[in-house]
Amino acid sequence: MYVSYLMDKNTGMYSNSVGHPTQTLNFMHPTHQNFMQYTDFTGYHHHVTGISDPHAQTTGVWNPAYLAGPREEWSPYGQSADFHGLSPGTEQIHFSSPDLTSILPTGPGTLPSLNSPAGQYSPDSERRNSYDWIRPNVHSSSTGKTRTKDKYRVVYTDQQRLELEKEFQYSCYITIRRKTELALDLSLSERQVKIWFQNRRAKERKITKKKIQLSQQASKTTTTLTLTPSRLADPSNGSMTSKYLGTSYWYKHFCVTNDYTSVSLTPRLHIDVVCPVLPKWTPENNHCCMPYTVCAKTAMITKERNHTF
DNA sequence: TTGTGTTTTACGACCTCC
DNA sequence: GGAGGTCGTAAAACACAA
Repeated sequence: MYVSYLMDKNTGMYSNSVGHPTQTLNFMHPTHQNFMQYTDFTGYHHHVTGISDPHAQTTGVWNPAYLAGPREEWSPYGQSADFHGLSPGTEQIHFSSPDLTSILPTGPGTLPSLNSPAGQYSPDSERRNSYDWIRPNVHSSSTGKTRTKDKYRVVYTDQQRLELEKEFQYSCYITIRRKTELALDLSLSERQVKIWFQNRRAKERKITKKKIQLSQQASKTTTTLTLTPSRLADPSNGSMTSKYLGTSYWYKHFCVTNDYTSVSLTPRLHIDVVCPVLPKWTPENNHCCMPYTVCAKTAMITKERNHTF
C-alpha cells in the first residue's frame, strides 16, 4: 500500500497573507485539521475578468473613492442600481455547491463581469429572483430590528457566491481593502461581505466539527489506528526503538491507495496501519483521498517528516 | 403537494484588540 | 469607542422524500 501525504495548505487560518492555491486540489484547513477537497480547482483563476485583482501588489489601483464616505455604506438591502436590470436568458454560471464541488473550470475571461447584467443573473432568478421586494420600506420593529416587512434576506446570485467562495478559499479572513473591492465588484455592501465571511467561517467550523465527530465515531467502532514499535520502520536503519514512543503526533491527511496494510509517511518511512474506514476507490486516477488520521506515538516520525530525503 | 430537514443571509450579544 | 471576531439564533430559501 502506498499512502502519500497531502501537502498542507501552508497557511495559517488566521493569516491573511497566503499564496494562491494554484494547483492545490486537496488541502486541509490549517487549524481545523479537516480535509477539504475542491474538485478541479486547477481551473481556478482568482483573477477573473471583470474582477479586480484582489491580491496583486497593485496599490495603484486603489480607488480613491473608497476613501470617501463612511466605512459602512450599508443600506440594509442596498444593491447597486445596475443590480436590478437583469434580463433572463443571459449567460449563467451554475454554482450550487457550497464546497465548490460543482464549480466548473473557469479560465480567465470565462466569467462575465460581475458588474454586468450577465454576471449578476442567477439561474434561479425566476424563483429567487428578483430583488423587487427590496424596497425602502425597511421598518424598525418595536424590538429595534430593521428588517423588511415581507422578507428579510436576499439570496445572493450564484456569481456572487462563487466569487465570495473563491475569496474564502484564498483566505478565510478578508482584508479591509479586499472587502471594499469585492463589495464593489459584487454590488454588495461591505457589511454583507463581512457577514458572509463570518457565516462562511462558521460553516467551516461546523463542517470540521462534524468530520471530527464522524472520525471519532469511526475510531470507536473500528480498530484504532495505532502504531506499535514493531510495526514502525526506521528509514535510516530499518528498526524502531521504544525511545520514539510517548509523543503523540497527528498525521492528518493521507492519500490512500489500494490496500490498507501500510502507510508511507514519507518516501522512505513506511508503517503498517489498520485503516478505520475504507475509502472509496476512484478508478480514474487509481487512488482515493480521504481524511485519514493517524495517531503516531512517535516523535521520530515528526522528525523524519521534516527531514529531507 | 406537503411536510421536514438543511442551508443561507442577517442580526444581536458579547468579546478582544488597537 | 469602534472595528471585527465568535456564538447563537431567526427566518427565508432550498432540497427532497413521501
